[in-house]
Amino acid sequence: MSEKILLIDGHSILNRAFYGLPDLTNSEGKHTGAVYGFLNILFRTIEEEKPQYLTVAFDLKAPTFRHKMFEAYKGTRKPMPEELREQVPLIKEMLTAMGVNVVTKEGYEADDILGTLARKSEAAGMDATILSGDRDLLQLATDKVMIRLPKTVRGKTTIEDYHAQQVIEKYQVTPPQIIELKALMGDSADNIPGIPGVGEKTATKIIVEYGSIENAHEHLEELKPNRARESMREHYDMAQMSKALATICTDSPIEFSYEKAKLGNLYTKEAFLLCRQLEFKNLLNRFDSAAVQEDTLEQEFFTCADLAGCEALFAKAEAGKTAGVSLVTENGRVFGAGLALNEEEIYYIPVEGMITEGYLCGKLEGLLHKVSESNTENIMKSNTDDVKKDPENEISDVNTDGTLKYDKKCVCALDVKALLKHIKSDDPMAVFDAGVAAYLLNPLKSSYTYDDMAKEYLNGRILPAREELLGKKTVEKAWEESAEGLAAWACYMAYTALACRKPMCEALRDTGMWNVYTQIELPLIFTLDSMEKWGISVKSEELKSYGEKLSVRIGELEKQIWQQAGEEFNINSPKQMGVILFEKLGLKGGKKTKTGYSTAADILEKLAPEYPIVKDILEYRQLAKLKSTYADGLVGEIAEDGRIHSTFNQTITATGRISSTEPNLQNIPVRMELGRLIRKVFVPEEGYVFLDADYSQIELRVLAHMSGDEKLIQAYKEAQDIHRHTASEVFHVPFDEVTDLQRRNAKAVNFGIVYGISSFGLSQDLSITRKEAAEYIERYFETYPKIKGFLDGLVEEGKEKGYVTTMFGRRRPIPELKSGNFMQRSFGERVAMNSPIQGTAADIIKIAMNRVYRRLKDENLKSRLVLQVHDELLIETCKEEIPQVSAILEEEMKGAAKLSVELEVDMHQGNNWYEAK
DNA sequence: GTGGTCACG
DNA sequence: ACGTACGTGACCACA
Repeated sequence: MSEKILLIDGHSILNRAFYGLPDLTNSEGKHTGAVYGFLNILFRTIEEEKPQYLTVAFDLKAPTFRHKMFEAYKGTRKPMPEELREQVPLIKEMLTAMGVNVVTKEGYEADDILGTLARKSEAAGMDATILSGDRDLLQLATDKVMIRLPKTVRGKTTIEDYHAQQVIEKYQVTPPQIIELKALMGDSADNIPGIPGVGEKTATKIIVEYGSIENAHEHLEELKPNRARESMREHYDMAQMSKALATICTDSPIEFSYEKAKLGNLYTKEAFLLCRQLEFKNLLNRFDSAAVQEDTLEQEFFTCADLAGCEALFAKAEAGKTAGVSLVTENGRVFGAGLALNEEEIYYIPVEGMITEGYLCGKLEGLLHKVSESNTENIMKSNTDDVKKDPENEISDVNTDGTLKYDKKCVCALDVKALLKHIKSDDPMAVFDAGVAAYLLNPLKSSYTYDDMAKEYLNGRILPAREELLGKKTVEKAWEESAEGLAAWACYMAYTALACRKPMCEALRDTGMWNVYTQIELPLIFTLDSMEKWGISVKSEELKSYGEKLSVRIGELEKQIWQQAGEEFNINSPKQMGVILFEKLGLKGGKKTKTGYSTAADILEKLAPEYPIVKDILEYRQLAKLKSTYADGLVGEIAEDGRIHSTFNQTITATGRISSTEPNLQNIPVRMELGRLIRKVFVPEEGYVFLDADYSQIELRVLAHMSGDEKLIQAYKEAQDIHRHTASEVFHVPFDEVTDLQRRNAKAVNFGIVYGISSFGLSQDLSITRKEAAEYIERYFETYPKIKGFLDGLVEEGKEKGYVTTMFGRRRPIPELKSGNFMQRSFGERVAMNSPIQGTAADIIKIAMNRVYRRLKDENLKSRLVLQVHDELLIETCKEEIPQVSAILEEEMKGAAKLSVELEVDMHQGNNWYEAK
């Protein structure tokens, strides 16, 4: 068996991968789809071909040798989209990391390099395989040189293989004659002109007959059809030039050694790291874990499993400097803890023997208290007067020389709130939260893991990720089967939290987010922890009977729908429903989604008046949602204490809002009466009532303030109905004569502005034409003249800096603004307009929460904050404290920020959430 | 695991 | 010409 070399046309395959696959990005927004596709094709081909040598050729940007000869015929190619362009260096980096021979040559195209290497290898007695997406390469095919062309058909990649024989079968001409074909028919993609009036059919006929353009020209008078003959007569020079253009150079002066091209182990450590960075999770499995040598900490981990040792350890931690801690938990059970006394001495303390869960958590709580007591200064009390965007302002936690006071003693953890879950106290304590810090520094990531943090903030340091230490095991399984891995995991987490403090704090300062971190997010951890711990009481029996009532009606509707459809089908399946409605029953309203027909409510609502079945479906949907998500869903989340303890996540949203999970208590129905009734099962405990306070139009007020638009500010100062006011101005009617429709439309425009207005979006929302929507928007901008400049400024700022900021300095990166794709870039522009507004409103309510929480605590009240729903706070209020708590809510919410328009708060009281809203 | 749908601000 | 409102999370069906 002779040896084989695999030659790859780099740009061409990258291109193919880019267009063949959906646009993939990692959690940081980096485009990676083409690189991913490239690697898959590469691995697959290597497995199939089993070559001994491998080389990838790339074009350089400079004009190529062949095309240089004919300056006039270059430069009409479409520019490469930005999403693809940025992946070119990435694939080269990846190939280099895998030890793959990458060849480029000034003045030559990848084709020429491949052609040259193919001939050279053939001459040396080898087989060669060329992988490319470009059919031009077919001219290189011989018995020994095979061309492989990947094709994407309906999402699946198939590869067509061509030896000389297959070229002849498919094109009726020999591989070298492919050049002759091109000379006649041209190739617009390659800027080869060919000769006019000759396409594939005619060209093939001529070349089959005469073999070459020269020979055909010699027999010019015999040529058929007439059109081709005359074209050839007139444009023969063009054919010759095209032939030269189409000919791939097979003797380029390139430096090449088989030594370098030898195919070695692709699964190197460097490649592994890169794959991990790009989040190619499927590819990671290919790497032999033994081959991936991790950068282990120089220091050792110690395990401390006896009581005396543990006591000594905590004593040392309390007496010493800032410590890092981690807690290994699962489903509420604690398995052990990591404790980093400093960056060298790191301990793992398993829960076993004398060390019980209660004991260990107690020691951790003690440590937190001791550290906090020794440093009351560092307990982050929400002093919001200091929360300013301008870094020139006096800042409480930065010394006058600009250095940070972060070195005050505290306890560091990756997720402080998770730690607090296992600690009784909900008093604010001196902590550093690496997860929250990492979130502020880049809120676009989907998760914040210690290995990523180490890589980003500890000079590229590589630590083994959880999966490498524990595999896919649950903590409980790892506890039984790989205690060592669990110990290492705990230690790495404690270490990373500790080690990241300095670099992260400096980064927060350098990005102007130190105040957001210390004055908003840090105190918020304790506020949220308290809310989670209190939870909210739910009447489970009433919830169940509500669900049963729904079931009855759902059953009726189901029967009715099936009857009208003439068959039984799964109403919950959009796919089946689409077929029933639009094919079987022939409703109009064709395709919408890539998988079939859209049956979304806004489509169905348009059909409802005409078809009774659609009305029933809409009602069914509504009820099914209420039952599955709310009735049944919430029942399953009620804890033993009869309360629901949702988790408020602080590191999820791109804008700075918090989110709520398991269950989500931020989307409990309110708009429709039937759903709104669910709120009756949320009740305060005996002797308490609910006070519900929500900001009135906080986002529009923020917009008024940030834009500085006097007209909008004035409107608010006069305490006008803002939507009516807008309608009056936009539609040029007296304030008192604004119709309901006009007000509704103006309200939609106000929303649109906050979302990053587009005439299309507005027209969809209002069911009006785009033109009308555009007019509304234009008149809106005339009404409030500074708004447009403000929004345009945000987009400009975003494009220039790559991010936008809130009033308090919170950042949102917007990589989409640099996209070459119109849709993505437009999205980026809307985000640039929306994020500072939504984010500032989020900052304000977070500040308000902290202030309310602190007041309730400071004034020793029994009332407690239990929920936040973006612009709304729910307080379970002790009946005796109602006047005091109302005053606190009003004061602290209004006083959370000083804007040029008042922050207005609406407040209601009730014996359940329904009444209080 | 992904897409469609729908609940909220 | 492109094909959209901004930000979330839960449930279901279906590959």
